[in-house]
Amino acid sequence: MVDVRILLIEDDEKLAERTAEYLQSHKATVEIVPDGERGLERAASGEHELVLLDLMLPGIDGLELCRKLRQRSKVPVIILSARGDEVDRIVGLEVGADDYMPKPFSPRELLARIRAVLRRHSAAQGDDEDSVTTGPLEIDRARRTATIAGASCELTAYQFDLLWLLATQAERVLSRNQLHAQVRALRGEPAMDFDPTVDRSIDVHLSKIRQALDAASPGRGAAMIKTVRGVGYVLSPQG
Amino acid sequence: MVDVRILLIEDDEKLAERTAEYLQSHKATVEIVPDGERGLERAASGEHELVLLDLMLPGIDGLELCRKLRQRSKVPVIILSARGDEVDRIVGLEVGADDYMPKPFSPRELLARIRAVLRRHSAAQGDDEDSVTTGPLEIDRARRTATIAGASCELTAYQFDLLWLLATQAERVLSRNQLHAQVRALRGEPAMDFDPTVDRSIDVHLSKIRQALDAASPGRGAAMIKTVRGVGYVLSPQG
DNA sequence: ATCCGCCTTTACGGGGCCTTCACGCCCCAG
DNA sequence: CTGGGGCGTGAAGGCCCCGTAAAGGCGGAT
Repeated sequence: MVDVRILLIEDDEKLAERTAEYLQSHKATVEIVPDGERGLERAASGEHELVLLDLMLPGIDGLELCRKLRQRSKVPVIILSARGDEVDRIVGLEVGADDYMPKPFSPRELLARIRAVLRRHSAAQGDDEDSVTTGPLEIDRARRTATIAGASCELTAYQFDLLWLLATQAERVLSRNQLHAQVRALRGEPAMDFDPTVDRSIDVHLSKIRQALDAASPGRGAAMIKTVRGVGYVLSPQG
Repeated sequence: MVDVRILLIEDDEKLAERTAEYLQSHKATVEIVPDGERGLERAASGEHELVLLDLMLPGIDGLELCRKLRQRSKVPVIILSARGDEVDRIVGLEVGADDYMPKPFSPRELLARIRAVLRRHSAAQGDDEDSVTTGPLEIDRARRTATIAGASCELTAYQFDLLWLLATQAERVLSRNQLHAQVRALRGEPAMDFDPTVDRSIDVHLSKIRQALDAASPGRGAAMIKTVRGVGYVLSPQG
């Protein structure tokens, strides 16, 4: 297991710390968030490859969080819960969790579950749709072609990956950080720090994409990608 | 996934209902049969594209049912079983099942497996072809000959395998990693690590193939194989 | 043992494109 | 109105991706 980015949503600080340390010693990157609100936000960011979710959280119900998360992201989730009964387990799986881990657990056991979930998930990877259509824009992942209003659009590798991410998550505002992390994840590259106030490469790429779209379909093209000032970018069909 | 007809053979009414609802919400048509006798009959009817089979059925052993079904139909089968041990899985796959899903499972994961099985199945459909024609290029797998615009083309073993893979997946961009893995699979060799930034053999072979194609049909030949910078190669009929 | 193909590796050159820098614009706060 | 931060985008530099010739290595055939 190398360079897996894990989000741990857990309010018990000591437990979280211990767990994180163990996982880090096995070459994982762990981010700890102690509350549900921000947990959901971080989990949906697309910057992690796995979410460990404690059910007993202050403020928000873990199951509800999981259901909401599932509407916004496909990231695998393992639920951690002190209530180890079967009912909880079934309910957990029903709201979209991928596995269920009763507390207390040994770190080793958790690691085994994590590996199993990641393996299953990557095995099922290939069946995501390999094309998306949003408004006049069609993107084919297998052929790596993008057409807008029927006109084909020349894109470089990085530009294509970015447009793919925006299109598969249309109507959703993505920060530069998210875009950067997701492109790296898409390519199977390890995560990297990224400071959007210094590194403007995402902006430049998006500028180029807009130019390419506009060249293929003057007027319509560039307008599809909107800038959300202070936040990031969003692809919106109706321009 | 659109309009997949699924047969669910399951006697636990509540579980069957829940599962069916989830699948229907993802655009599948689900027929539920709670007993083995009629299950086998319906499964062999050819009216479904996939069968989900619970092993613990009243009356008939699920494994036996699967074996009998396999004699009468090629419909893909996913076995559902409460006994999640490895032995059961092996036996299940041995009697002709396409995948094995231990209970309890998350509906989401089941859906992923269904998609994977369907994809494998449809991919395997067109695989028995012994020859492929894309544009001016004709490749005969049995005789191991390639002709372009009627002119025969001298290729070594590795070059032929590569061209075959590109031709059977024309218009699809394949990474060096994929090409390497698929050639090995084609020859029944075990998978191997492959770092395309270091190992340039794929590039060299493709260079040779282009030369061979161009020698056979100057102008047309080499242009058929396009390089997608930063990604891989794609064979495209119209050059 | 020697030769001969063929696959792999190495090396080098060319060029595409990712990044960075810079400048100017726009938006908003004060 | 004015200042500052966020953003668009042209230009430049350099990294690294790729094509291809050539050498090395390995097995099979004679």
